[in-house]
Amino acid sequence: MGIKGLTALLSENAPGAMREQKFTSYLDRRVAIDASMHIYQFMIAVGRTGEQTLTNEAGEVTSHLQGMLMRTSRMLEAGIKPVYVFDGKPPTMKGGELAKRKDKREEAEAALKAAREAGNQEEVEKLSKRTVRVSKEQSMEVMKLAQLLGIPAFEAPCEAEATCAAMCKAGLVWAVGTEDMDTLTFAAPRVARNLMAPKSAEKPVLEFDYEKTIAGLGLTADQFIDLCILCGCDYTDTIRGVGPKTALKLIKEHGSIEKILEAIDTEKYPPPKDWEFAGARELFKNPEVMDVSGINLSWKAPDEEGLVEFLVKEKQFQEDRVRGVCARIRKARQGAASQNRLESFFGPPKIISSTIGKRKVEETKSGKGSKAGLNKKSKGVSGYKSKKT
DNA sequence: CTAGTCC
DNA sequence: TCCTCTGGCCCAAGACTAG
DNA sequence: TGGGCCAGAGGAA
Repeated sequence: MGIKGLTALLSENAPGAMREQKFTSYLDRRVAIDASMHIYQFMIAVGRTGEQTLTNEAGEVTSHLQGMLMRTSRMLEAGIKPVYVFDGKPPTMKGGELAKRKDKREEAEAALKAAREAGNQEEVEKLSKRTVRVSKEQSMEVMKLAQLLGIPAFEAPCEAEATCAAMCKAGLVWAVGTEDMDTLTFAAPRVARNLMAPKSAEKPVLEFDYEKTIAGLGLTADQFIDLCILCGCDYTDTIRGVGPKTALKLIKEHGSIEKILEAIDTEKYPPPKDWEFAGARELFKNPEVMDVSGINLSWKAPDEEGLVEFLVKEKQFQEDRVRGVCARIRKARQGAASQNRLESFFGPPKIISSTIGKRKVEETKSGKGSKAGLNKKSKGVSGYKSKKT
């Protein structure tokens, strides 16, 4: 997933587009999050020893619920207002990529069986992580959990990241919280990384600003998409021998992939066979997204009895833990209500109607000053330069 | 901080 | 010779809490 | 599965 080498490319060529933010600067901020990505990670990591994961007495996996419950309560306690977006149908162009993944999974499954028979414990654990799949039911369970927690949750028609980006463009959320740089290619105005990093890990939130990104690179919106395709995305292969640096150089020189193909020696730099770069471009430019107009997001108090019914009765969570989480969330909500600085100061976020590809939101008012008083001083962005001199 | 637990 | 891409190898992928 | 790190191959200068 993601765009290969984009972070490093930006840190060298558009450093102004990246900013480190204190975690606390996200107090009271609305953030769109690709829930499917998180579920997958939880299924791999939560409570795993060997092939064992957390389960209820019926043998149903509960790792995703445990993980999501904890992560959500952490965000709410930090004052973040998450919106969960779930993946819908993958775009047909991703078929090639998905087929590759399927092959690898089947390979891993065969190897897992062998390792199991050989009693190779270590190998079994490693391989079982590679065979993890998230079922529709499991996704729906997490969506149910989100709703019980009072969090807005939606199923996207297609890629979750694209709908997250659309929400951000529409002003429904401050940023998209993700590790996936595809989101920037979908032209989300603001992308926040490391939002979920644990408190102890002093990792600051890394913010990417879309307008500053393309301005810093000196590209148009369309050219930025072409750059991302050349670097390597989920939808197509790349030109062998062309990586991020060369891609940027070529785009600046020729302006588009079509022009590049005319100009370069395709013997030395062979493009993929039947290269569908135009299709990929279209997916980034006009992705299938949820209609976000008229959506009114609200964060309600957790439905404690509903949560007990679902998590305790059905999934055998410990009741006092579940009630404890509810109590912490309620407390956090009260704290937020008394502070409530952004909303009272600047009013609710403005809804800016915008179409993908047609963007002209230069004079934003809703962001700008809202950070005032929250970040003492932002240090320079560090740790993302390619070490070299 | 680490090891052990969550279900 | 320098720069850039590639491919191989290795790792780790959650979060809380009691001690 | 992706990302960081390191070896080396090959064009570019």
